[in-house]
Amino acid sequence: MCSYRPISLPNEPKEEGFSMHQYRTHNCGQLRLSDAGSAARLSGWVHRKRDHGNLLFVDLRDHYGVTQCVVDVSSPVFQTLEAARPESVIRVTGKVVGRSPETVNSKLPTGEIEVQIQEVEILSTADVLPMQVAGDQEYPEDMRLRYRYLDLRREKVHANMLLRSKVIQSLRQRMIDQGFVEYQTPILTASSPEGARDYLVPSRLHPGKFYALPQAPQQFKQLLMVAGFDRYFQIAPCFRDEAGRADRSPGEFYQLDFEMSFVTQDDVFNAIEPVLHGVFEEFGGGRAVTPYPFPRIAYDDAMLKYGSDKPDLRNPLIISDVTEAFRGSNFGIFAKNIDKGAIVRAIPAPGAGDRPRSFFDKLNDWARSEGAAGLGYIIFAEGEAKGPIAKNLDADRIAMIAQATGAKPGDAVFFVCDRKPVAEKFAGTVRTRICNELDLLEKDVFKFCWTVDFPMYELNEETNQIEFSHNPFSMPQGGLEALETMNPLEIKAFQYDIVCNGVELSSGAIRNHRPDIMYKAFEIAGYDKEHVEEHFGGMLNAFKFGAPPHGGSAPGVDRIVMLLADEPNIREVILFPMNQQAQDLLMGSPAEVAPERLRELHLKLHLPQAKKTGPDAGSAPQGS
RNA sequence: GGGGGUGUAGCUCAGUCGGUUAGAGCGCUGGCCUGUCACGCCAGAGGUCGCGGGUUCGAGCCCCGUCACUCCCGCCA
Repeated sequence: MCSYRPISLPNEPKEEGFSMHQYRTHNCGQLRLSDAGSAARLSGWVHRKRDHGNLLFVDLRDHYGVTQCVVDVSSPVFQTLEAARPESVIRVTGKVVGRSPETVNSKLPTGEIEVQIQEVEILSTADVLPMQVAGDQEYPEDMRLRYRYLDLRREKVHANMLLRSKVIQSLRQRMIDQGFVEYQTPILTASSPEGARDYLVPSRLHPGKFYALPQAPQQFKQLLMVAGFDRYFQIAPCFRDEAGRADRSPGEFYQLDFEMSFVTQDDVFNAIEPVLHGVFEEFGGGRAVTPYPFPRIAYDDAMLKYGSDKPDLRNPLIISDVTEAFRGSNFGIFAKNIDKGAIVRAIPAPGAGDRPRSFFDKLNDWARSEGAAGLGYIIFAEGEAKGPIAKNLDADRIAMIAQATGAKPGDAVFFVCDRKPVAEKFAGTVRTRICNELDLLEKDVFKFCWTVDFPMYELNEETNQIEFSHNPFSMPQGGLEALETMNPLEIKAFQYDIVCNGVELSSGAIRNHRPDIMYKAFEIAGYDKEHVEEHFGGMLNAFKFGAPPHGGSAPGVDRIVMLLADEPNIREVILFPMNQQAQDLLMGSPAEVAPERLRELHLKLHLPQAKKTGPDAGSAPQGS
């Protein structure tokens, strides 16, 4: 196989008697003025060429940077280089020379030198490109995904992936420093009946049975606590067959999954706050990060003041309830709805009093397009209140509104009137819109908070059934006694979300580790003992042999990187993301499989009527 | 599953009130050019105006349908 004697290749150039590495002596971001005079060999992609006819500049690029290489017409390799297309991979060998002062390029770290090319080898030719790597032209996303390997060569995306790697490394180190230990949990596992749709994997050995990909390692990490491992973490892949969003990758994503034993909610917060704060300080590029302990906002408060369970604290506007100011008033529409159970929420618009009528009309039209009945408003001026609503309200009522919202002369206040769940949510949408309109969003800052005290249950308005509002494995506040004595809709859970700039980074809980409480909790949601045992038997049984109280959380890694990279779309921080239809246009997945594969899996297809597809839909690019 | 937006050269886009031969920049091909670094200059090739139907004397433009992508709602314990 291999010779025991080093082979000396005849055409390998020597530097002071030593043979050079076959591909490179330096990378493309490495050479400095201090290297001038020495020989160098670089390999990389032809980033740009500037062809002066008798003088040719080649910017050679690799992962580390760009180096200008130069050759003139007297060189035997001139023709070869002139013919090399951008993105061809070449190896150049030559002499490093310092540039004259007027030709130094201060934009490049290597800009004080250039390599005078003596030899060239074309390592790989490039066809004409479907998209350019050099420059910053924008390309449609389907093309970027189809030619992801080209897209990933581009500076911004390339840097994002590097950032992601560093963030993950830092998260890992910070977790280890906090005393957590990393473990791997299964990828082929059981379907979980609650929550998102699972990805299923048919079993060959067990006809008619399926594995599921984990939506999260939830049950495994709890079993690890039962097994006595005390502090677990994992950069865990999670799989959910749900629709994508700009901030939600369809199919798969990663969580910093962790779980701890013998802890209260505060212990969990104290463990993870330094990790997140540290990572955001480290990679935030100087943007201010909320110091820990992060603010804790009760769910009910969050819905009232921010109209969301993931409040963006960069937005200074605070919603308030002004139902009483309108109850029984002459503003009939609101008064009548209030009598029917509606509430009124007020969203302040500081300084908007001098906006033209069109400003308010535009927002009203927008509200209607969002499905609301409209968007009422009052303009506060010195000593009076203006607008169509104000004239139907007496001074006391207007004073109440001013008091509740803190409105001063020159401000406006908008009103949303509807049933509570609709009104509070829409008030949150209005809060965001007004903030944008008035340009009030605080910039260059990461604002963290915890949303705590989530309700344990909620009422499904369609079925009128009580359902778990979040994780059925959360411990109810007040334990068994609360379940037995309280109105289920009043019970809070030890369930919490961590939020940064209005982005939900993670959801977590102190878990319910007591079988008796679990049976009761499920009973309230309409599931009998048998159902619980059938679906959660593995974990439930484990709790019957000595389970520590435990809890944890699982911040989304992709979203953390997205915030740090300041990218509006999660696909900008994932190497090979699927598109919104959960297709991988590069690898061509999902794909049909051969009939024999289906046969051995005991599967028969029952397909819906085929849709007509475009001429090149789903086809992979031509390999070359 | 539902709603909005977009779709014109390989790419980014312009295209007037519906009117003759659909334009620009980048890229590509050829020519010129020895200090550029988004090199420059000249010339050229390149179009199923997403697709199908309709209105009209006439459609890139108006109407209906459809497909693709994207954003949002639903969904995401």
